Amino acid sequence: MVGMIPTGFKALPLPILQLSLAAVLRCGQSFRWSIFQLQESESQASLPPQAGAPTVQPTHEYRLCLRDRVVCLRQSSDTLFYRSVYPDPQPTITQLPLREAETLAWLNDYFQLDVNLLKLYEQWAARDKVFAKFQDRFGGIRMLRQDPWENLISFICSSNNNISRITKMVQGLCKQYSSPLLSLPNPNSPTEETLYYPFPAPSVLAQPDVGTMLRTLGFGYRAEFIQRTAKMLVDEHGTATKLDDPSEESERWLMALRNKSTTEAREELLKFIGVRRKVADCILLMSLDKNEVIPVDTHVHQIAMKHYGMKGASGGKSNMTPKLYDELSSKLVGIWGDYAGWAHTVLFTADLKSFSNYGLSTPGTPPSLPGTPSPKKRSRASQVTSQDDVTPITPIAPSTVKRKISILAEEVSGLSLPPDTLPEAVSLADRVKRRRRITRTDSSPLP
DNA sequence: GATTAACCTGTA
DNA sequence: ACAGGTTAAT
Repeated sequence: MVGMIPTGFKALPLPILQLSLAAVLRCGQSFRWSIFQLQESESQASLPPQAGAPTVQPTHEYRLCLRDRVVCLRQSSDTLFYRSVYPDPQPTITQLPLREAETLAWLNDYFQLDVNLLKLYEQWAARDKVFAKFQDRFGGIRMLRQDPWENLISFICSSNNNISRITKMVQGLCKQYSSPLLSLPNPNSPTEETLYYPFPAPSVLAQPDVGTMLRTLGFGYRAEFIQRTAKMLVDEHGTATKLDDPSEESERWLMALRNKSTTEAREELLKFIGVRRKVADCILLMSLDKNEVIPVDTHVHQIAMKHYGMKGASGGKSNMTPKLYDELSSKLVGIWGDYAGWAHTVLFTADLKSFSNYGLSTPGTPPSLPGTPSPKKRSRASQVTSQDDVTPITPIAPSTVKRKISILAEEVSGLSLPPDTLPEAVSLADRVKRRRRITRTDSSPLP
């Protein structure tokens, strides 16, 4: 667990308007990223020298524990810095290039870098004046492509809950039910170390005593939902693993819902305990490639009433009936189109209280932590100043990533990446399919 | 089928 | 009271 070789960061050119880690990793899509604030000196030191114009240097490091490695990220205004750390035994010098290529492929898949976010913002702004008004202050907000199993459990936790608490619950669950993959010094004080836990497999959470244990961990009534859903999943779809792939059969079954229609996939998700329309739609959007799906919650309802003049109960709260849910959802899809779910997340994030001090005038500056006191609501329109000198919009170059992947792959064996080497990374087939879809979307103008 | 109370726990 | 709802009972 100790003594992994510290690997330096690699640089990937990426405009912050294509991806803002500070926004995306904290807006309630994923709840498992560790976030470290960097000290001034540190943020400059460990990074490759920047040629040319001065750029805003990283202020934070973000870390996520995958099944077989920890991915560490930092970001400047035009570059994503990444490195992966492996558990012992360390990869040999000969297998390292493949591992690094896998990490890059994972980044490309997880952040959906083949999707040109600037194009999408353009299209949404053209269709919708409300979006046009918000867009400048909330750039770089995109949909992650998460693991469906983790996503399912995380969003069962989300009912009647807030981001801060969901985060604690999910991390507590990983600590309780996974063995630490490795330990890593904190970016600031290398004397302190943090253990990194992967997300536990379905068969682990399906054990009968899990409900009770999660109760003691503060999950409340969601504790039994999780255990029962895990049990249903493994009973119905199996726990078998493959020789070179530690993922369980039921996880792969969930993953395969990506290939089904929105309606079919939703139908399957609704069978689980603790999953109704809203949670199902979150999973469809965030891990099953259903980009048009809009999860309608009370918050979205507020936004819809405030900015789009949609009906709601007089004054205060109203119950979200299935009928009202469908009305709101289809109305918003009508406004935003194919990638409506992505647009919804931009507005949702823009409206999050903890992001009220987030803006593009300071690209690297993250919002205050969830739960951290933040400025009371103020006139949004009044805050749209002081962001004139934002970096000129540079089109994303997906080819950069693809080229790097293939170069790295060739270094290894002269062949393309084996499909299932890294279960959490995209398989080769998946990547090819994805590329096609994006290409079609990008090239087809909106009606 | 549509409505409604109860649900765990933390924070405003 | 409310938090990015859901279950179980009318």
